[in-house]
Amino acid sequence: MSLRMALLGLLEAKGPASGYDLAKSFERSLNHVWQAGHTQIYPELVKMDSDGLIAVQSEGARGRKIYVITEDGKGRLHAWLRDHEPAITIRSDIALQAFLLPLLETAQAIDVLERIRRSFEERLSVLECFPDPESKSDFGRFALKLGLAQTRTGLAWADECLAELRSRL
Amino acid sequence: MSLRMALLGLLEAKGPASGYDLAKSFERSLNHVWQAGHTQIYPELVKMDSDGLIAVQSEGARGRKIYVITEDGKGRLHAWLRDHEPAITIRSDIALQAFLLPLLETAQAIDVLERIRRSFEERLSVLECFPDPESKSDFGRFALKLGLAQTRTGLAWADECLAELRSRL
DNA sequence: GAGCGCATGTAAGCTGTTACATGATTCT
DNA sequence: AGAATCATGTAACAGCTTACATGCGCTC
Repeated sequence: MSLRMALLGLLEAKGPASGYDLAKSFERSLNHVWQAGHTQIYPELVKMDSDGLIAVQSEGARGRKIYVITEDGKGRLHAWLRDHEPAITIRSDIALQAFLLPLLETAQAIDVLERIRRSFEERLSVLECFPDPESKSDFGRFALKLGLAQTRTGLAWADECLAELRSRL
Repeated sequence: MSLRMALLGLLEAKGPASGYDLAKSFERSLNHVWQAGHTQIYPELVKMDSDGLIAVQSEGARGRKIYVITEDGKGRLHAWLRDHEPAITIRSDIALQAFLLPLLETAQAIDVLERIRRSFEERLSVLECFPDPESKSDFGRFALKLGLAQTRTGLAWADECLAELRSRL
């Protein structure tokens, strides 16, 4: 369901686009919020078309199909935003490794935490390059702020835990 | 893979347990880190047994089977902790709704943000009740700290965004 | 004409959710 | 006796990943 909403959102915000365009948009602007590759996007678009949420506006070279969001699609998207109670389903490798950390010797735990710290750092440097220069609207700004804040919190947490573990050596 | 590691971790940290026990443990101590219900856990335990990572220690009343982690299982768990580069796969309804927020009228966006704020608040109050009194070790402490910090960051973010949106009315 | 990026797809397999099904034990 | 909780499972489906497959159009 959420994948649908993400695609509808992109189509409403940025206008008609092909599956390929949407996959690129996902990579560039949405990947810190929701992830999906083209192998998931293409079949989903076909289903959304047959459900009347989007329609094929035109077909170009190489079978390129441009999809537009329909009125029905817009209605569904807005209803979902208004009414859908967000699920807090967390499945994070990082949090799991953090959870299991006390099973390791202090020295090894430090190595693991350092790797986790690096992964937060990488993520932060990716997010700091957003939004890409061509985006004119402030679409996605709120989510970006959240991503940045959470990542910085993660970094601070890693530093704090590292300090504690190092003091045990 | 991560589900396996979570189960191995529980078995190593808390000792032998049945599928039922593990499902309860998941709910009580791990659910802010990784989620799984009994319908996923039971079949996974069978596979882990046939892969030699765990073994049936004894069988009690009502077909209750107590599993123990094997040496091989411990090895695999520790190797995973040491070597596994954590994937940062985010699929968050909340972040997605935040991303799409600018598609709504300001007043509606405020409603959505207030709901998001409440969900962070609920989560915080759940986490603040952890760890359950019976847990003696500091197992899971690092992950809990991370969860608390990230949730507080989420709350602060929601308040900041709400202030901004309200000033636009 | 060789190679690269564009563009679209399928298929197999793994992971996770929801609904269904069953029966034993304990408590009131 | 009836209800709640313990305890284990199966089956169908939905969601996601990885690998494979194909062919166009542009540039060098």
